[in-house]
Amino acid sequence: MATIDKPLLQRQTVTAMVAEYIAARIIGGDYPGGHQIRQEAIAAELGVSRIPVREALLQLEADGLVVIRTHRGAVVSELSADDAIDLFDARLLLEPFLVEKAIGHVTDQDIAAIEKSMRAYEAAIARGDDPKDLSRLNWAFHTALLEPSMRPRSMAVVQALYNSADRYLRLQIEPAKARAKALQEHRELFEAYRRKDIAETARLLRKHIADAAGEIVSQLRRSETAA
Amino acid sequence: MATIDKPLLQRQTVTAMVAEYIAARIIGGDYPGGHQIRQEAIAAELGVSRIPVREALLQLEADGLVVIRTHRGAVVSELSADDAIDLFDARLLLEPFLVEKAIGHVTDQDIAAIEKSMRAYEAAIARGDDPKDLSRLNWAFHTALLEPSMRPRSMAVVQALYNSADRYLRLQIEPAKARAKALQEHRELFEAYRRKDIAETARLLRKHIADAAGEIVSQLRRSETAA
DNA sequence: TATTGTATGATTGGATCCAATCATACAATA
DNA sequence: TATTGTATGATTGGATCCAATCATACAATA
Repeated sequence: MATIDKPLLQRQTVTAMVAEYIAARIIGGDYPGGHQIRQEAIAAELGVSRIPVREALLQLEADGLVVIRTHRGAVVSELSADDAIDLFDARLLLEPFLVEKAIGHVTDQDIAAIEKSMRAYEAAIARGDDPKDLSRLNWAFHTALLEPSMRPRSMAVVQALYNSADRYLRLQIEPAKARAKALQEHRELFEAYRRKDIAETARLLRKHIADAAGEIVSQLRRSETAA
Repeated sequence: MATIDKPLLQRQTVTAMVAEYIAARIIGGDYPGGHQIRQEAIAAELGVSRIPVREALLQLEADGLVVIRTHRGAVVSELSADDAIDLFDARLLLEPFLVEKAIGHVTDQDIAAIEKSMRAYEAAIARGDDPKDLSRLNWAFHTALLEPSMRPRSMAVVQALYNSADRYLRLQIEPAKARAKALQEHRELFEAYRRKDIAETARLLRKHIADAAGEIVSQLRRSETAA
């Protein structure tokens, strides 16, 4: 498979588990923008010391989920229309580029993995799985599309962007409708990808991201002017 | 000024100082790719405990300067032609885009700041300042060009890329020649930028990055096939 | 001789504790 | 009454210490 080998079993440190926990709370909206994250509160909640909490917060800062100020602690980063544009424009540059490179290197095994990933998302929507699982499968599909590009550095950037993008997607008023549209677009993307139609795949991916961004930004603009 | 306000005085934590120290050692080539960074060794060297060293290493991992494996510590990430392509292609996507957005928002004050930044680089080259300072001024110019885009998220990505790009630039066989070329290109970039010629500035910036990337990649390819 | 098991020191991950900083309320002063 | 100074609890940053894991050398076994 033309993808990056990842370790088959990787031990989870307490730091990694805490990072996942806090990230899930932020992405899920339990901790909204501006929310102060107290190290001691998280530590007590999870039954660990403050050290892994602090180390987790440093990682989340790198992902743009929190902002840390010296001696003042971590605050969940604020969402805004401007930030969404910043974020989705970066995705609009990187993802179509990576998908073009990916198609150049893709193997049949990769394509099988992508199809499997697409079907898993489809099945999860049909079952009405919870938003967290649906998000995970959505990003897994995007990752599977881009992974054969063999660009681990750019992939790491894109992965970080997904975490923040997820926060915006979860804000959508009509998530079911958005997901149905996304799934249909995933099917079209996969068809073009399977044919190795580079230009068409890139075009569809650009539209896929731009449409979602457009929805989110206009919704945010409405709420921002209302406020 | 249409740029992001940064705090006038920000306290340095020990963690931040350690991160700067290790980053400088990696970028300067003292710690080459594959070098094991021992927490205790750095701690002893700087007269601090291992806690800030570990936290610094986490930040450097996010920047792609080190790779951390659970219970095995941090290793300086390896440089390669493939990685250089990955890195410089990402810059080639993001920077020209950001410079276009920047010109759209730029103020006279910004332009004055950019000119000052360009002249500082020029003067440092004329004085024969050490590579570390020359690098800092080079990136400061690039940052000044892009900053008026008001895209803090994309800017953070680009800043992280600069750290790794610097490792490659320091490898160049003829740094003086490369810097003279870069300076000349900076002048042309600045002229187009000042005229607010968006297309020409983007074109020049693309060429500026692509030329440097081309040099570095072909040099790496030569040494990789030689080995 | 090649492979597997075991012991030991080195190293990392995490808990606990102390010092420094921050936020807040309240007192003092003009 | 508005501003400045001071005291106190809350919180973070960092040092020290302990437990878990890893790497290595060496012994045991087929």
